[in-house]
Amino acid sequence: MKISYDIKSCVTCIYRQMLFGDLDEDEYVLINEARTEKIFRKGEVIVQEDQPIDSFLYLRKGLVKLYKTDEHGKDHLLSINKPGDFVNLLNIFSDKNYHYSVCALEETMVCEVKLDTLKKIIASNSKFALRILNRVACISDDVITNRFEISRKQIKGRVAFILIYLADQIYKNQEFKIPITRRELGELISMTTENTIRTLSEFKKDGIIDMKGRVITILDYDRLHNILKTG
Amino acid sequence: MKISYDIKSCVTCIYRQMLFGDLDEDEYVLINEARTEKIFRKGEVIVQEDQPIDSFLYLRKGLVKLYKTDEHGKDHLLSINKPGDFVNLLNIFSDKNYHYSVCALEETMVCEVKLDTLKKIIASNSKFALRILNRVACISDDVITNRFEISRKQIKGRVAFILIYLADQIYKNQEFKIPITRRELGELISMTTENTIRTLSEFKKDGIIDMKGRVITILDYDRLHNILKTG
DNA sequence: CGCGGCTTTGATGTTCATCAAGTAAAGTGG
DNA sequence: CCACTTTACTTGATGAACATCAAAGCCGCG
Repeated sequence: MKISYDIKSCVTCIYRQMLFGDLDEDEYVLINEARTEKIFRKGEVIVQEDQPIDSFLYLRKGLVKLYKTDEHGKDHLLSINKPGDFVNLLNIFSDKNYHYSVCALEETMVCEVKLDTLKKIIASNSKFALRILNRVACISDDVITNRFEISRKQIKGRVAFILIYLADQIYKNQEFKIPITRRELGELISMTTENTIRTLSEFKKDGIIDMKGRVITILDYDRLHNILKTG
Repeated sequence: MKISYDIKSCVTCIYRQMLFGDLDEDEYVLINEARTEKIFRKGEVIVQEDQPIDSFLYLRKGLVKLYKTDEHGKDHLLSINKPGDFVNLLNIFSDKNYHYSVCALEETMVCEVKLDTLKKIIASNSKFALRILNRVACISDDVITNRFEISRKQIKGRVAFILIYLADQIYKNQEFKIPITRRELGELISMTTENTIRTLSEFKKDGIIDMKGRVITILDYDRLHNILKTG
């Protein structure tokens, strides 16, 4: 992890508009003073389950996974998050400690704002409070909806789901290079590594996708979408 | 559904303390004017997936199930909720329409507050806003944690989970009468009716529980808890 | 260049859904 | 209140879906 103090980048930061658009000058100064930029390398843990929460994090660059670890040490991914997502918002208002971990899948930059400061501003600015409320609700809604979709499908449908999710939501492209291992892909759809690979191989054999290492290309989107719906 | 206008009951309502404790007199009058009490009989649908959300609901008496219906018409329960739970809080700040349904499992009384009024008060009272924020976060956190626990267990662990959940969280008693069918119990733990029953029968045969129709008694809590942990 | 992690395929066994069939309980209409 | 219908509950048998185990090739890195 590296710490950066490039304050200028704040001015053009898209999150200033998205989340902090309603703040007045004083409040914005407050946030800015309580703010630190941090850079995490691939594989570094940003947030650790059971650790105390002391700041609000927003993802500026990179990609992270949100996950829980069970008593056997096996990870279960809840979601993959990209810039614009508020990585720990899911949990910061519900408890003192994190209920999950966040880890960088590639070089990732986060802005960290002291939680006390954020709460102070929520208390003083009701428009901002409603905006935060909306973000929290949307994030948990997404997690619940995605987990629900995955849990009621079987393996082909799950793999189709995650491929379409990556293509449409994350990369906005039919071809993309996944930054995660096959094992993590399995953890994301609650399947073993082996069966995840088997299904990907089968999709490749059927001409639905192409696969070269971690580069995946969706060749027949319609067929994949059909598997998603029926499977 | 019956509509009641028993305003007096408000004065002693526990939710006045829990959620509305920070309101000043004007705000409280506002809420009260925007409020309706409704009574639903067993089986009546309180909230229907995809319908527009126009009010905030809090459960005063009874028991409800929160669920989603898939394209085959099969229901999947997300949670069971009791008085003190805010039945639709999960969703009211994330979208215009409901993403799930709520149905009464027994005679249930809800108080309904116009959503516009609630938002007005959030905008004017920051302490209240933080309280709502906390409740939203806790509810989604509970749903995510419970679904997570269930999804990574196999059937015996799931049945143990739901029995301990009912005993500890809902009824606070080792003996309780479930208001739901075996099918719904299965839908709650993502299992078929048959396998749910089979597992309950097995627990009975092993002397872990006793079962007479819908009355269930936990005889060996320790053993059940052990199955929960290992299963 | 060899070690460890990632990837892949095959064989085997377990878990669970599905199908079937029967009993018990709860509504329903005469 | 009783015959009738429907819904809930239960057990067994079968097969499908999936996890697990095993083994081998691959790739990056010290």
